[in-house]
Order: sequence, then C-alpha cells, then structure tokens
Amino acid sequence: MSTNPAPSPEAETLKLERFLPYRLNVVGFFASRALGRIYGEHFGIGIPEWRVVAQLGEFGKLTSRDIGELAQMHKTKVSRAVAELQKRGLVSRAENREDRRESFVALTPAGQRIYAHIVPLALAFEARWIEGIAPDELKVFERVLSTLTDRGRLLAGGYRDVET
Amino acid sequence: MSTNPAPSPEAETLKLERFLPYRLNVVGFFASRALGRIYGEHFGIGIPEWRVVAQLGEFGKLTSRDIGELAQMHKTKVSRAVAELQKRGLVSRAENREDRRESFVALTPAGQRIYAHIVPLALAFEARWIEGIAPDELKVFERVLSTLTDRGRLLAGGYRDVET
DNA sequence: TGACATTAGTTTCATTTGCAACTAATTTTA
DNA sequence: TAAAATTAGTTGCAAATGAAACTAATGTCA
Repeated sequence: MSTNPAPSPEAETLKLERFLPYRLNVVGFFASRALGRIYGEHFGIGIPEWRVVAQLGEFGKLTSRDIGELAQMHKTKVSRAVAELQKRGLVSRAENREDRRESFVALTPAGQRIYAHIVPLALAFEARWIEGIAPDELKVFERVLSTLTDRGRLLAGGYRDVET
Repeated sequence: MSTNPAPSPEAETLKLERFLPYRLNVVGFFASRALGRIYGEHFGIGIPEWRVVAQLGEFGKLTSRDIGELAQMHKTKVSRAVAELQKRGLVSRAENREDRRESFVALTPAGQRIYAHIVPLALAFEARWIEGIAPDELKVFERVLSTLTDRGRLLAGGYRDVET
C-alpha cells in the first residue's frame, strides 16, 4: 500500500498541468470569474450581458446576429442577454423596417452611463493583470494567442455558431 | 439613419476583441470544445471526467480532494465525475482506513486502457494546435501564460475552491 | 407567382453547473 | 475528554446553458 507509483507503465504519460488546452481553459476561467465578479458587484450584470454592452458601446447599434458573431456568443445567449438588458432599461430595440425579422439593438442613455463606468474598470483590471510583464513578451504572447485562437476556432470544428 | 457612429463620445473605448480576459476566455472555450468533442466521440466522457482520468493516470491513486486541487475542479464537480466514472467501471474507490472521511480513487484496468488510448489523442491534438509556432515564441507564450494564470488565480479572488 | 429554402430570433426542454446545506469523520481547544 | 471547529464528500435546489424545435419574415428558383 505504498503511494503513487505511476500505474500505466506502457502508456505515454501526459501532465495535465502542462497540457495547453487545459491551461488555456483554466486561465480563461479565471478571467471570466474575476471580471464577472466586478460586473456583478458593481452593476448586477453577468458576462453575457457585459459582452453585449461592450459591443454596443463600441459599435453603436447592432442586430442580435451581429452581436453574436462579434462577441462569439450563441444566439440563444444573445437573445437572453438582450432581453435581460432591455428589461433593465439598458438597451432598446428598433425593428429594421427593411428586414422585419431582425431589429437593431442599441444602448439607452442609462446603458451608455453603465458602459462609461464599466470600461475604465475593465481596462484597469486588464492593466493590473498584465502589470510587470515585459512589453515585447506581451507582444509575442498576443500574437501566439491570436494564432491559437484562429486555429482553435477551426479545431473546435463547429465553425458555425459557437457560443462561448 | 446612417450606421454606427460610436455613441459614447466621452467614454474611454474598449475593443472587446483585443481585451485580454475576453480573448483568453474565447481561446479556452475553443480548447474545451475541441477536446470535449474528441473525448465525447471516442469515449463518451466529458471534460470533467477526462480531467479526473488524466490526474489518476498521472498520479496513480488520489483522493477526490487531491483531484480537485490538481485539476482545478470544484468538489461537487469532482464528486459527480468520479461517481460517473465509477458507474462506468473506469475507476474504483478504496476507503482510507486512516481517515474514513476520504477514499482513494484509482483507475481500474478498463480505466487504464481508456487512459492509454486518450493520451496519444490528446497529445496529437495539442501538437496539431501548436504546429508551426516558433519554439522560442511558444516558450515565451507559456511563460507569460503561467504568470497570467497565477495572477488570475489571485484576481479571481475566491482563492479557495475554484472550479473551472 | 408560388413552392421551397434560408435566416433572425425566441422558446421549450434536458443537462450542467455551482452554491448552500447537509452527513459523517477527524482535529482542535479548553 | 467533551464541546466546538474543521474537513471530505454528497445532495437538494435554483440558475445558466445549449440543442432542437419553432415562428415569422425574407430570399431563391422553377
């Protein structure tokens, strides 16, 4: 009854803590968790709602479809996030009279105020997170991250609506 | 009715697609999604189950608590994953006679066979993912990733049981 | 034009998830 | 040693999630 002799002698071994998909998932989870805390505490909204607000703050008015594409959110998630934000008076909807299936979503003045409050918090959070990392290393990191993201999108296979 | 003039003139703007927490979350999601597909198709198990198997394959026998700590999983997730794996005959449990609150979980022979099959698939997947990235850039990437992960763990705040 | 296919968005349903409360065992402390 | 606190692990419950089905509108093609 001794402890922990690796049990699969013939199998190639794998150290989970060095396994890239695992690591990316963990760091991504921490990111969501930390930001979600900020959004939740300060504004009572969650990550999906924040993503919608962020896109609207950046682009003005968008259809739900656009939001989903830009923010990598499943359409049902967008639908529910928009509905919630509308219920809180943070976004408005205006039917597109040229295609009545869709409608344009935009921040209300209240929504814009929230956006204006969140953005500095989010940026400060990001700054604190990357503080002290050498700028050139960060550059490399971001470039590789882009490559991995693009390739991940393909490897994740379901090219189409991917929800995050 | 022109389109998309940025609506918050005074607010600092933020581009979500360049926002690091967002990007990390997206790439992490792709990683999970892609791997989950592999595990699901080939072995009918999910990510949590895979993580348990991976740790047991690496370390031999572990308590659920250890698994949670090593694999960054909430204890309820571990509990359910272990229960599921046990139901499928892939892991066994043995009570620790020196502390009867906990028990040691270990792969059964069937579990070891699955592990031996999954590991090469997982490693091949990882290899395909990072293919073509310059080794020195990958080194930098992994180092920064470690820093971000450690700091993210703190920023995520809930130091204690973090579930992923 | 009219049938068929596609698209935007919502809703239903089953699954997954995490929190909180719980049980049972062990450790601490007074 | 007895009460209080802590710990391992499970379960109840409510919220979040995604797949699939659905509605309504538009596009395609004969």
